[in-house]
Amino acid sequence: MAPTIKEIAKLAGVSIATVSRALANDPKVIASTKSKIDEIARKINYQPNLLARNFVKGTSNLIGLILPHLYDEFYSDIIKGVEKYAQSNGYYTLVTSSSDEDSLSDSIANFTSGGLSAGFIIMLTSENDEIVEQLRHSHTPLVVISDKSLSREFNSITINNYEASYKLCKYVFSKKKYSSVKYISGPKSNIDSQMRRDGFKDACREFSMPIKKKDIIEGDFTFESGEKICKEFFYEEKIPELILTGNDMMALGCIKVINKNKLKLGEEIFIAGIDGIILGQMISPRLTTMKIQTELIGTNAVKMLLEQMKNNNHKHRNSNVVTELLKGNTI
Amino acid sequence: MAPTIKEIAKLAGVSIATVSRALANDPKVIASTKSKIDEIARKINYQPNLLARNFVKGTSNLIGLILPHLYDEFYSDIIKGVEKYAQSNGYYTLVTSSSDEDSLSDSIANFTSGGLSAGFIIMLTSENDEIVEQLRHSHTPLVVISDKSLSREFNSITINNYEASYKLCKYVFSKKKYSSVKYISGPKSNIDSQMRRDGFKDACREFSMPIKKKDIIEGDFTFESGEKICKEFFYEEKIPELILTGNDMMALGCIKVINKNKLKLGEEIFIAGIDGIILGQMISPRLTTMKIQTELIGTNAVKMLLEQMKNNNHKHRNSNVVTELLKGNTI
DNA sequence: TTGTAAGCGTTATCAG
DNA sequence: CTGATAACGCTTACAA
Repeated sequence: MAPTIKEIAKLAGVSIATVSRALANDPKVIASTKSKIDEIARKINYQPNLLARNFVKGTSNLIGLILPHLYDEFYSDIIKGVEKYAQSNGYYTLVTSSSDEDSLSDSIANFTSGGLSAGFIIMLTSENDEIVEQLRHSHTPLVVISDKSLSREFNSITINNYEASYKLCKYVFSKKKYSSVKYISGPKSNIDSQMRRDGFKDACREFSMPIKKKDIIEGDFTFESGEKICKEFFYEEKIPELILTGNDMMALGCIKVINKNKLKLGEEIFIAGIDGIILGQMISPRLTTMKIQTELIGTNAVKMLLEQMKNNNHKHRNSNVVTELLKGNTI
Repeated sequence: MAPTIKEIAKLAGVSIATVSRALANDPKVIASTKSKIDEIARKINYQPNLLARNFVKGTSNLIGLILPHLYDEFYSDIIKGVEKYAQSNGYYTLVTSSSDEDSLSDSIANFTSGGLSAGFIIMLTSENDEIVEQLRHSHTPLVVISDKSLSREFNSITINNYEASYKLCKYVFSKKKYSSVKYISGPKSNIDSQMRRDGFKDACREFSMPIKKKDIIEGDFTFESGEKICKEFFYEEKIPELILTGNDMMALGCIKVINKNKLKLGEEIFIAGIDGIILGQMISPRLTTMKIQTELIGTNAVKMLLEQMKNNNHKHRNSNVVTELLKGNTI
């Protein structure tokens, strides 16, 4: 059996209360007793039972992180940001991805009423009223990473996808006049994807760029979907002069096809993505894109969460993640 | 306050023991009482307090995952594998990265004697006797991902880096005779790095490939270090005909330099990596490399861990992760 | 089939 | 400054 404070108490000839206090650095404990207790604890290799401690304190040293997927550099950067900052504040990170709505709901339940986590961060990428309702009833501190629409109800980190996309498109369109444009969007149900597409559309309007319905094709954010859709451009129709995509991964898929077809990127054909993943910056020519400071999202989320846990104040803060134009050579 | 079994008991007019049993699907509870209890639980939105449950059971529903870093696709794939499999078995994943030895040791202490995790997976990439000693004293089920050397003491997942590197080199050397070779290794202190380098050396010997000390340059596994070291090849000396690297990332760094210098990859200059990260397969020409099934490492580790937790048997198993040659066009 | 009650390891309150 | 003890919510013998 692992040693407990009871044993220390016996060995030190004091009560468990004193041991508990000594180990918690309670100044009321006299130095001589404290050092005796510390010494014994060290000798028998005492390790506090965190389950007991968490239980009695009614909270834990864990921060939950609920993500839609674990695929992609994007998400792992968030994990990285969260873990780093959480650890430096004495918390562990509980990662989970919600494959379906039931497991999402379960995770939330376990993290909140279940008491598993002291607070949690949840990223939402699709409209889901039931989940939002569930979050409303949560008495556990939480931070939502999502679209703007939830920022008044919860502490939140928002990524202004609309603006990022709009700005990028403006930059692209101002560089030259393109004879034809195709847009490969992310999944229709994904809010981020919708916002990015809307940013594109509005920029088109502003630059009097005529866009037809069939010029916007739905992908699923993966490399493969970009590749597949781009192949069809080369098979069926006139090859577009400009391709814009809902994320970098799909842009990279396109680039593979373009390279195979020996078209010169940035000269004969142009492309831009959005996200700013390193991959896009490692290839040559570098991908023109809008960088989203993903790791910062994680860090900021924890920062906000910890603050909420400390102050327990009920006004909702919102932090907007900065995006930055990366001028590559594909435009 | 969150509802407890006490409240359910009061509402149902039974004892808390009965409630506890009913909710745990104890067959001894008669159907009528069970359904009444279930009904009430649902109505008042009862959620078991996991902290209490874990505490009383003396174990938790968490699986710890201790990684050396969270950088790199490599690690995030492991997280993905672990999380997926753990979740489907009712466990949550507690990720942590050990920036320094103290925090590593703390995490282990918390996961084991602290009781935080029901079991844990730890990846070790550098020799560290104190940590190994600490692991020996652990009474918590654990799986080590590491070099072969620990496989007799612990349940372990080993990546046969030596063999992977050796096989790759054999393939490379058998394709053609190269006039000059450079090897960019990972950090000297990293065991995986050492094994890969040794595999390379032995393959050289077998193919009577003369290698001098200065032909092996130490990098740090990053894209940047590959880039930097490769640049020096172009500045100072005769450009090598073949470059082999300790991982894909560094190979990609080299490729950037090679492309800049307009040398034709796979024709004028040859390169191969090791890891099999997607990046290497997205570029053109595709990188010749040895794929390590990273996600599988995570999955297998959990599988092994859960088995150990169930059977509580003390013989140590070892699972070797399969590697696969990816014939790209850079060789 | 159900109830009573002990107990898990810790913290925190109240007395001394 | 220290000790005795209740309390946290749940599980699980043991009794009924």
